[in-house]
Amino acid sequence: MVTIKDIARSSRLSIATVSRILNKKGNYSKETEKKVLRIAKDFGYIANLTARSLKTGLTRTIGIVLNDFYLQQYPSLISSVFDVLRTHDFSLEIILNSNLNECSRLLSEGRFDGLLITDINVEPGELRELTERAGDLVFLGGDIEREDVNLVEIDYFQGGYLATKHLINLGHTDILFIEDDTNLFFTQEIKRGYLFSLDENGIQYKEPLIIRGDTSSPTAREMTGFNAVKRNFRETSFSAVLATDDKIAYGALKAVSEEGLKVPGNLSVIGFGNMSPSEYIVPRLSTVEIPISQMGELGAEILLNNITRKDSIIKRVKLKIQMIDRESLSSKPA
Amino acid sequence: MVTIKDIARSSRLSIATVSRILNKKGNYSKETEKKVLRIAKDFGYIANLTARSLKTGLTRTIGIVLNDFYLQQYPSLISSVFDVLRTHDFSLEIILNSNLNECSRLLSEGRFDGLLITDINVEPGELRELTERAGDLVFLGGDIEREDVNLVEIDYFQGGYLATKHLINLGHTDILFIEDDTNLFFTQEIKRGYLFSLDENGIQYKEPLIIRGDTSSPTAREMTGFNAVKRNFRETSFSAVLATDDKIAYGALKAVSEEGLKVPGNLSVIGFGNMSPSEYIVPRLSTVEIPISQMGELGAEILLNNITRKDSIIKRVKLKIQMIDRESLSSKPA
DNA sequence: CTGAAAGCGCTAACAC
DNA sequence: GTGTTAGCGCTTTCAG
Repeated sequence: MVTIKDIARSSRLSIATVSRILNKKGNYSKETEKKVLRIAKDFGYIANLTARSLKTGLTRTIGIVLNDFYLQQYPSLISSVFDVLRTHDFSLEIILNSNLNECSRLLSEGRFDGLLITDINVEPGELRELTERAGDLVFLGGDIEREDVNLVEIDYFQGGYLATKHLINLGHTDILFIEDDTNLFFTQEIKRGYLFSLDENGIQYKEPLIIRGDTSSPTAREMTGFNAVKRNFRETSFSAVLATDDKIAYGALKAVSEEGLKVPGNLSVIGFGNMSPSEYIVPRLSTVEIPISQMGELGAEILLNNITRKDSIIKRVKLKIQMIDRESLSSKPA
Repeated sequence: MVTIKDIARSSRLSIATVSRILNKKGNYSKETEKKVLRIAKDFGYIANLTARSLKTGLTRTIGIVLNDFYLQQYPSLISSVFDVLRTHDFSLEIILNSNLNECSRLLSEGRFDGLLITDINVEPGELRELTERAGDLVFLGGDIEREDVNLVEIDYFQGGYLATKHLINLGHTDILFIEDDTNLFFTQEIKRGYLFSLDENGIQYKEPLIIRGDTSSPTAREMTGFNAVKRNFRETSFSAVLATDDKIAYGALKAVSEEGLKVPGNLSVIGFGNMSPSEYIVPRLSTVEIPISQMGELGAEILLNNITRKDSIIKRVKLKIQMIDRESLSSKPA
């Protein structure tokens, strides 16, 4: 390993001067600069970041905390964050399936200048400990009650609202709502949007049209969608389905096809999440797209801002959601 | 920030003793240990990893180098690596779309004890520089000619062979082979397996049955599969399709359906990669599964071994591949 | 069993 | 313009 000392010795200068030159801090002559730069290059000198970090107290790396589900479902979160970091010469560490305690420890260990936190359920009060630690925090997409925290949210309510409204505009009034784990924040929000839109259009919501199911795994989700449609299609009448998760919608599609009916002819189906299969199944699924990349970018930018400018204004952003209308939607059959 | 000094002062001991106790290095009395541990706990002391790294020369973090495509397609690579690292108290940094030069610099910066490298095309000779740097290396899945490098490969040849053999066993002799970018190592290997299996069964391979196409993007891939089947189905006769990528197979499936024919009744289709849509499309696609998680685990284990034991034996592993037979395969129609 | 001291590689305040 | 020096927080050798 070649250190700053080696360069200093070889160029017959002090390490201070060498450091100044290498970091372009000024106070050196053109010639010494040239000499040092040449020698550094010849020696293949590369600064040791650990040492620099110890001295400066900054690591120029941030961590992203997320769970397995998120990683599998939305790997683009990683790339979007990474791209922003790269332009600022920051690095990205991955922390999977962690909890607040561990986040707190990680921050104290001093290897991160900040943390991007996704999808951790935060008990009120728990946040206290974290925010006290050195290091900045930005929460992504979660359900954070506290106001004094940076947060990039997604407007799931609006997503549910939009999807329902679209269905209503197509003439549908009986819309089966198949929901994910009801404890989940986004499920509740989507439902709120669904109900709001119904209400706005003077449509009375009907309890039997709201279906819950086992959504503990992707397969379970598919089954939920499948069963929901299969069981209810004959008895309850509905002409459209809104699922809180694309995988649920896949199951619904299967059920329709097994019944010998057509999507979108007999039934319109809209999902949520725009997962990768949705583009490839037949019919290509209309769905609500969650702006994951945008969330990643914004989160990273806010975090970087806080770190570098020590800008301590709390920022909250709520990201709008868009519908992707592909092939699974049509007007209500006569 | 509470440092070892604070603990030393408060317990009226030297930092040396405190350090020894905190790291369980022995040479202290039971009482002092208790006292120090209590104070450390009271103070919420957490060791600064940057300082430790500077001293020990070890960071206990490794980097994984991969490109966007890989990340999107196989996020489980990340989780499998992460899981292994976690049990050894190592951290994981993500490096996206990098090249060998950058890897070399990263290693020199001293923030990694080692690198897991996926999918970088290595020119002969380039490797030299890298291996000379401090830090261990394990290559994942790539096409590395050099022998003196740790490598966890995937036996794509066997995958192509297996898939073809399975088709032949089902009675197919005319198997359309739709291939990805022919410069890609795995494409070549799969093709080799295809040809080998054909030959082994005394089947003469036919040039018109090998189709290339634009595979620069997922959409292009789908189109390739679509066009390949659409254009050739009437003129060239074949009863099965082997695609080097699931997305190509999706396109093929669509073409068949547009022709009013059935998979697997009229045509059997097998893909490669077991991408996430394959489970959800209709029919559920039979495909060849790449053991990504296993590759990640093994790679991480080898790397960790090299780092901690300074075990310098070069390890090469070639991972077997498995077929997943779902719904897109049947015997050759009479 | 404990402590003093060196030093990892770097930055930065200060003196010259 | 340049050098001396202190010190970031820790581990480890060595002396006692």
